[in-house]
Amino acid sequence: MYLKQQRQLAEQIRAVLRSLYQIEVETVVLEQPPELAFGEFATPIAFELARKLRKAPKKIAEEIVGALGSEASLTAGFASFEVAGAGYINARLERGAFAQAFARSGDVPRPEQAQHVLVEHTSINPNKAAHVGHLRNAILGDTFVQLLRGAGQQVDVQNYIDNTGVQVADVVVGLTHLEALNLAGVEELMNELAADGTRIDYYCWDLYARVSQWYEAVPEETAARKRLRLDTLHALETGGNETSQIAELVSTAVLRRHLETMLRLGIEYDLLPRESEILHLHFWDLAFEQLKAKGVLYFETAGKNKGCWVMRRPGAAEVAGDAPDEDAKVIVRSNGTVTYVGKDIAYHLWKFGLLGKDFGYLPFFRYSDRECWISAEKGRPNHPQFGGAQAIYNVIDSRQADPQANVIEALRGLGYTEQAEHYTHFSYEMVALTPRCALELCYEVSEEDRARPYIEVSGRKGFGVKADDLIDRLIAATRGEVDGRHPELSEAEREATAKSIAVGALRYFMLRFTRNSVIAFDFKDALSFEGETGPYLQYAVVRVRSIFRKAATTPEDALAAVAGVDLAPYLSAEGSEGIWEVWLRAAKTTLLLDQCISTAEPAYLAKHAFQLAQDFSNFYRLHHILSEEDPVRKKLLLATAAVTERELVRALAWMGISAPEVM
RNA sequence: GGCCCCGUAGCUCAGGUGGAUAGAGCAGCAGUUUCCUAAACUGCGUGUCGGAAGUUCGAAUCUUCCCGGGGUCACCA
Repeated sequence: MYLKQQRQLAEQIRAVLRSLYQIEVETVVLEQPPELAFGEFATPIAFELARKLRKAPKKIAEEIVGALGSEASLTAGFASFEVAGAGYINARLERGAFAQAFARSGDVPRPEQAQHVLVEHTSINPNKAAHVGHLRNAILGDTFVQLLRGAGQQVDVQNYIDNTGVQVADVVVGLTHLEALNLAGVEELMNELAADGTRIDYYCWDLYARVSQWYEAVPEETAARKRLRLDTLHALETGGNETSQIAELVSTAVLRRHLETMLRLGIEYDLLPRESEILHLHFWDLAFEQLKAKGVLYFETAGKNKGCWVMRRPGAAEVAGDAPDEDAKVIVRSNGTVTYVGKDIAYHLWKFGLLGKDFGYLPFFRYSDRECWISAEKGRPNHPQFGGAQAIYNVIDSRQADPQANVIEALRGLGYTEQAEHYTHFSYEMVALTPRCALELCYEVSEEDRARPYIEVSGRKGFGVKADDLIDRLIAATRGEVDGRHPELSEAEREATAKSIAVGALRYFMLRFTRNSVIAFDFKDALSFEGETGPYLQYAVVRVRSIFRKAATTPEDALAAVAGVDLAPYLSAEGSEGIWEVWLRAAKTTLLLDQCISTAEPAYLAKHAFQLAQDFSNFYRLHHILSEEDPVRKKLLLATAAVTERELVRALAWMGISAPEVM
């Protein structure tokens, strides 16, 4: 609603500038004035035009305001325009009409042109348990998916599985050499683990750390052990051998644990494309043909990359003469094998439907109302259509910015400009541990690390906070609170409430930071349920619902009840700023949805929802609804609670946060 | 060394394309419950916006340089 008015006003001002000065402006900057008393919109456009028109800003502002006021058609929805300060133009909304329209419409964004969008997130190496860093990825990704869907886009969610990479190879080396197991032995081990309740992903967490140390534990053995790792990796890539069967067994079991972990947070996927299929279905061969044909790749005949197929890096300078480009990115090694970036280029051609080949698909994991599919060499004939997207978002941390840029550059080089433009590396900074947190977890922390602001999580070192451990701790903490506050509830209700609050706390925690700020993880902050946290937002909804329970009505009815009622006097009355603030904030939700998508920044929504909850708390304190005597005013107060509920629940749903009935 | 990110209150962070008096939360102190849930609310503070120049009517925001912290630049993935 706010967005609609804003666009309308911008258009009106543009029209005025056209007729008044015969000038065309690109964008009319519209912001909210620092105080509500100045109105709902303000523009500094007169300052910008001052030089061009050789007039004082104030004079220009007066002329624009005069022109706006002269025609009724220009002022639809607005009560007044005025000049303020040295030349600001402030606009006041017709509050009653605005509230009426917002109560009625619900301001649901219409899908202008529904695009087929593909979002890839989570993508954890299936060789160890998920940790806090992965949680940030999955929560950012899932929230962005909900935002896109909220805006009416058709979204496929993919979780890429690197099941044939070095990390899985490391765990296989651990099983086959540190534990001296063959395939039968690994199967037996997995049965034992299952029997005594040890999670395979937790077991691998420790094993992976052990192997990583083992490689370099004996200097004279290091070379041989590293060769063992490489041989294992090759066996995985080739497939069809006992080593690859062990890898398949373990990585699939770990993958299932990951899906279960994410499901605890309400995160689901449509497809799990695996590297093994990219290799075995020879996606690369087709990509290689295209890349060679278009000259994106060329065979290097000299220098350090002699014998490789290489590609120029984005933004790299032209190399003089026929000297080799030493800075080029190797895509095919001199031994004929393909690098990660090469495989990624092929995979991304598939994402955009440009490869000329598809995966096979099998159902893999059942959600309550749908299936998650996995790639397979030979799939089922009946499967949903995957790939062929118009736009893609890759939720991958900022450390992979370079390889991502290489893939985009390759698409560009192939002439797929449109696709390159709609390829977004949804980048975010890592989650690290504060030294205090590391000490709390009994990790050894060097003197040097102790002085740092944060320490990077490392799966290789087994250094980090496991996702499920964190979720368990959150639930234990919320459960304690719920038990104390609501002894009258059943065991099942208390557990469900505790889970809802725990998930709300975790998801909000991961969303409140903007993408490019490093999260220095600390249990104290993550386990907090007060202040700017998920539970604060949930609590606001709980309060609203409590009001409606006691009033024996519903938000829908409360909104319908203000139809045709003249709300204007109540919204503009002395002391009613708190009421109008709630309406205005609530009406901005769609604007925020827009901004979050165009900037790929979910944190804006988190902040907005928090502010709406704050505005409501303020309103709640100042205006007692149930005891209101004026029947018209009571309708307005109830409707105010209702718009809060509607918009807050909508925003929370996008963030994957549910609102319990009581808490 | 090249490139990317960060530096704002004691701590953790917001401050869309430059705009009116730089804001939240936490921590601290003092209060609020015969009243719709106190996971709430009220009050009390501090800022060389890392530093310096520049652009501009106007800079936390843009440009350049410098300082500090982190990341990244493999025939690893």
